Amino acid sequence: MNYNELTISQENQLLEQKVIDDISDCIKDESSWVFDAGAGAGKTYALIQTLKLIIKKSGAKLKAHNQKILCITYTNVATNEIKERLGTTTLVEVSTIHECIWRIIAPHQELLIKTHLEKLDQEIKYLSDSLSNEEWAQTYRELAVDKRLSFDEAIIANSKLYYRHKGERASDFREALHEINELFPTLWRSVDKFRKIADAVIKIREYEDVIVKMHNKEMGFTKVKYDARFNNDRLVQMIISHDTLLDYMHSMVCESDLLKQVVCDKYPFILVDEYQDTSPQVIKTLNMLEKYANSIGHICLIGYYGDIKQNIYESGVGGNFYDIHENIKRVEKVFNRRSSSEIISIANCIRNDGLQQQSIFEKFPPSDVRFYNINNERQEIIDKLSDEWKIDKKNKLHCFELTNEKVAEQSGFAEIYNFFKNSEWYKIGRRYKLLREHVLSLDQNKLGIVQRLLFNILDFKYRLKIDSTLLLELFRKNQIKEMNIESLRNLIDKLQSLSGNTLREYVEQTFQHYDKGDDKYDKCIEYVIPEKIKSVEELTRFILNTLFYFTEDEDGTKDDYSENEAKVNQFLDIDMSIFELWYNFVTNSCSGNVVFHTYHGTKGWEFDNVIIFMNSRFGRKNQFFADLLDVLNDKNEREERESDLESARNLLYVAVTRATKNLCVVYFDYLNGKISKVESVFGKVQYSL
DNA sequence: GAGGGGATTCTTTTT
DNA sequence: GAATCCCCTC
Repeated sequence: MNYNELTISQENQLLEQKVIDDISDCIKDESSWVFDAGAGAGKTYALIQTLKLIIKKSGAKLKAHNQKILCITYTNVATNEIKERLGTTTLVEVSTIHECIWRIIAPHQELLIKTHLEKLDQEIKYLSDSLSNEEWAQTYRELAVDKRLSFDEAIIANSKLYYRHKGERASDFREALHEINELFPTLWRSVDKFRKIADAVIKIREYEDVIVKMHNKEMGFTKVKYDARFNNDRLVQMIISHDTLLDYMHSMVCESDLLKQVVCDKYPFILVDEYQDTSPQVIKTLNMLEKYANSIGHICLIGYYGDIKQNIYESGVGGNFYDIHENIKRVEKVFNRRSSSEIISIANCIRNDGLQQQSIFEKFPPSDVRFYNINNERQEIIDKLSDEWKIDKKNKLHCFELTNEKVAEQSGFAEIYNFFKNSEWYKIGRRYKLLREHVLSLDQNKLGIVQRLLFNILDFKYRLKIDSTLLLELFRKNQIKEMNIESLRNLIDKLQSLSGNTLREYVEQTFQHYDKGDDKYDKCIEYVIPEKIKSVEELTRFILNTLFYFTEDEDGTKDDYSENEAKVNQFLDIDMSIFELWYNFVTNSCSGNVVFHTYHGTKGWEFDNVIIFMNSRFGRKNQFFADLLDVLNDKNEREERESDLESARNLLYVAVTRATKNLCVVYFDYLNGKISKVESVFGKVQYSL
């Protein structure tokens, strides 16, 4: 969309300015504020304006007192965008919430240690309460006291063995721990319950040990660390993760007036971007800071920017914000700078909190909005709309799907996604949750081990093809330092000549030239493919060992091995063009006219042409969207709070409001009694293409 | 045929 | 980690 050609009336320009003036008044009155605006209102623009306003008014004073404006965001992407749009200034500190919190609390190790000890105590209490009350621990409680103690010692002594086999299926697990199994037969009636009991017993002991070590100030137990890479605490190793970081901050700020003062003194202004996504803990902490600052006569102004209806993550505070912050000044913006008025009015119907948007523009280009209730193939629908909406390279069509699996399938590399999905590694425990990130992450550092290796191979292959590729993207510095033009040309010719219709062929060819006396070539290959892999066979074994972890010499698994080997072989024989599709996806460079996203993944974006493919079912909820359509334009905001209806509503709101010009919703399931509801929002439902 | 337990199967996203 | 399917046992 080219918005430069659209006109805004004088009246609307003035009204839009008034929003900034309202914020300015809040600052003048020293009162915190919340800026609520629907999708496409220009929220980030208002945030930047506010920052500039504060700099203009209080910049000199801030500088003199060595103070800063703190601007916290939810994602790294948002941080970068704000930094870019704001330009360079030393007065504003932009960072993600977690990064910023850790920077503030990390120096206060003494308090952190105290908080960590409290956490360990809490966990121990919780676990022993579970052992004495939960139904799953019944068999444990039935043991005689001495028997119980000897079980504790036995399972703790064998904890390594236990953890190694914990994820296996019941029969293998029983076999692996048969010694304990035979000693305490009653506990083993249910393997599931046994695992819960054993977990609790082992953890309690581990936590008790850590507490002792912390009191003795043993090496490695004097500092709490935060690790942003994993989403789970490792309390025993003194490592906390994202959620616990927020908890620790909250209790530390509660406890220490000194800490409150440090923060208030440093940051008299705190702006929060996308506040609806931040955890209630953060809002509570900020509220506490503000109250404290007021009590000692300091200024601490907090500006929240967001939209409660775009809260699509469970952990976000969403509509509960106003329960925590009861009397905050509210600044609303009713204008929409993104979509056609047809789309805006649909979005207004889906919202149930009273906020109604209107377009800021005088006239918007023609817009097409439809709702289909059909069962045709996606491709048919895409073909028809591509034709009618004149889709081409410059006017792309964006299709929204509910699941990543569907996105992978529609993007053409289902075979690759499914190979990983069906590998043993991702079937254990909660690992399947990692699948999305490991296969589809646009951040290559987050890809899985095998995926990363394949990515490197493909990346090298495709970069070689492009003339604008920098040498340093292909080689390490010292590889090319002593090369002349001729040897470099020869090397590149040799590398470029490698080809193959499948990954297997390509890797085979690569190793045909390997270890044949061309040192430069060898170094190059070793850079892309780790040293231990020197043939397709070794690559196969590497994939097998990583994703299926069976070894050849293990008895009884031979059958599994050859079966899995067949899977890997099949995988390596997938056509290269399919790998190319995957590569394009993870490098965000899809070459087609049609691009697929998950609903969630589109947050923050806007597209001219959107098709939303919708089913009733989402996750385990068979009626997820069907139930929403039943009450689509009812306005019972309070009643829906924290229900599936609210999640479905917010998700649909986010999806619909991505579209600027053309929007088509395709619902594949029965509409039954919902037709009139749907039509009151989307217009006439069409039952054929 | 009821009940219990084991096996299998799920959604999204960020830090 | 929870819902649901599936199989076994009484």
